[in-house]
Amino acid sequence: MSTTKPIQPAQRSRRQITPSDAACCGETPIAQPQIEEGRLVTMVDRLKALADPTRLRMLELLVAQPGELCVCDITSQFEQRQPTISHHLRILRDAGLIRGEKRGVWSYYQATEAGIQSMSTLRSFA
Amino acid sequence: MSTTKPIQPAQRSRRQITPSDAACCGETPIAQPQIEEGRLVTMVDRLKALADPTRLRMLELLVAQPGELCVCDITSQFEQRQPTISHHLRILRDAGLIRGEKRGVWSYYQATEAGIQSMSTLRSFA
DNA sequence: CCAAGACATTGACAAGTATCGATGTATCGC
DNA sequence: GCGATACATCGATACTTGTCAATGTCTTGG
Repeated sequence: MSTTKPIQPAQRSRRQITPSDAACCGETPIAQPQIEEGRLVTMVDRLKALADPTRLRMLELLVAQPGELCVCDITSQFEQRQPTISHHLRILRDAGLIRGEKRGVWSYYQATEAGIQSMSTLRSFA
Repeated sequence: MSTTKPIQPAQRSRRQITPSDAACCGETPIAQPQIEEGRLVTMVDRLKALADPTRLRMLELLVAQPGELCVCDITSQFEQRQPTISHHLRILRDAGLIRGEKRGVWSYYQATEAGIQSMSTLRSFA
């Protein structure tokens, strides 16, 4: 998925610019973005994972724990049903923000380093 | 929109826990999340605004400029049509990440302080 | 005043996603 | 082995969102 045109050369405006006008439509050089496509996609994936109130709370909850939390304890903190919680946990895990492990009957989740860092970064967001 | 249950009191497990088992299902106290609901919603809105490759590029582009950029120059950097670009600009503006002003025939956009800060914050995201 | 250009808004549509009930799978106590 | 429990997966559904063509609004040059 490419978000930007391959390259945008001169492409001068086909319209005459009045001197009094501010520069526009190809009249000024445009500083190009720098983030590589792959890295940007990763950022978007991580942002998508966090751009949901339930998941953001979920990550905050896990970051707040000294240790891990099992799914039933996580589920008890939200209003959604268990399959929905499981779904959200999967998305957070796929984004690398949390880590999960099954031991016996229970599954335990905890925030990863990336998850902790993201959460702390996000506190200056709003 | 409330993401968490009002309060989650004891709600002990109805199942007997084997001593050898790790604590689970209400056996351990759960550290509660701290971010207020309103602030969390704002964070989610801002995250949603950035959780799209086109918009993330768009913000990066505007942050990279020394000054402002008119819509036709912005449009020329992307593959989407003008109404789509306009749509994305609106979302970024509503999130407080960019600011726009119409002067004469053209509209000029630039990143806000919040936009610049968000972008710099996000560089450590992936 | 009129035609053209820049941009925003609207309406429609396809694709993505949050949610749930139902079901599957593995583990454990008896 | 059997039933119960914890959790994941599946299938369906309602809602959200990215995109475009068509249209509207405002400004400007002639």
